[in-house]
Amino acid sequence: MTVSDNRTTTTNSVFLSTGYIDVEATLDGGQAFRWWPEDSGGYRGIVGRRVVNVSETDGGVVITPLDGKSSDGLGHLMLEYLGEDHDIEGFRTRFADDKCLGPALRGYSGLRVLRQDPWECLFSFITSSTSNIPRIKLNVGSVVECLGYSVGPKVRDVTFPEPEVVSGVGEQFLRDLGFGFRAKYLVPAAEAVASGQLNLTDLREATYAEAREALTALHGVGEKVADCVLAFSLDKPESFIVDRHILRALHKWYDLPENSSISYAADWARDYFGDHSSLANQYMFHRERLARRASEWGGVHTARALPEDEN
DNA sequence: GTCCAGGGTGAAA
DNA sequence: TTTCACCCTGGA
Repeated sequence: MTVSDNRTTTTNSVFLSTGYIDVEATLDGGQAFRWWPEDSGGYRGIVGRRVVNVSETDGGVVITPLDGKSSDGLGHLMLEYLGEDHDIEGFRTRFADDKCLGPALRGYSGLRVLRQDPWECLFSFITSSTSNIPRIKLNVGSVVECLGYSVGPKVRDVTFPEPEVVSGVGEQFLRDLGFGFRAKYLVPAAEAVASGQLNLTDLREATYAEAREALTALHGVGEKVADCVLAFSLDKPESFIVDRHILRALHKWYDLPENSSISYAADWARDYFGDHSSLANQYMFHRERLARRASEWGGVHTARALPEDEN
C-alpha cells in the first residue's frame, strides 16, 4: 500500500492504492451511519475531525478534504479507517472455493471492514436495536447536528458528540429526537464512558472475550451489539455478528445444527471462520442483503452480482 | 387509512 | 429457553 500526494492538481486530494474498494457497500452498507452520497460522486463523511469525500478510482480510492484544510496526515488516517491492516488477501485465498463466500468474493470483492471510533460505533449500534438503516441514519444524523462540533461548511460536517455531551443532555432530549426506548440505554452508556468506568480504547488491547464482557455489562448492549462494536471499532477480527438473516444464511450454506440459537450460531461461526470472522460476516451480510433486495424487486441478483447459481 | 418489519435487549414466565 | 414490551419511521 502506498499514499501519494496529488498536489499538482488544485484539488489537494490523496490517492490510496488500496486495491479496489466498493465505497458504497463499505461506507453505507450498515457498518457506519454518517456517510452520504454526493451529487459529484463518492461519499461525504467525517473521520476523526476531518471532513472528506471518498471516491472509487482505478486501484484504490481518492480522498479529498472538504474542510478547507490540507491533506497532511489524511492518507494515514483513512488507511486505518478503511481497515487496510485486515488480512483481506488471506481471506480471499482461504475462502475462494467456499460455497457461500467464493461467489461473493468474485461478485463484489471490494468490501472492507471499517475501523471506526469506538464511542461513535457503540452509540450507533445501541441505536440500531430493532431499527433499520434509514432510521439509524436519521437518529444519528439528528443527534450530531444538534450536539456535534462543526468542522466543515455543511450541517452534517460535525464531529461525533463526546460522551460527556450526550450524558449531559439526558434521556428526554434523545427521546425528543426520536430515539425511542434506546434513549434509556444511551445515557448510562455515555456516563460509563465519560467517567472512565469503561475505557473503550483499552478494549482494543484486551482479548475478544474480555472486551465483549465489558461491553455486554452495559444496559442495552447484548451479544449482537457488542459484536458490532468489537468488529467495527475494537480490532477484533474474530467477531461474528448474527442476526436472523445471517442465521438463515449459516443454515443454508454450512453444517450448522438445526434450530441453533443466535448465540450458538455466533460461537460456531467464530470457531469456523477464526480471525477472518468479521470479513466473512460482512460478505455474507452483503450477499443476503443483495439477495433480499433482488427478490423484493421481483428479480434475481445472481446473474450480475454472483457468477454462480444461488440455489 | 391500516399493517408490519426493522443488523435487539432485558425481564419475566 | 421462550415470550413480550419497548419507540417510531418508512414502505407495502
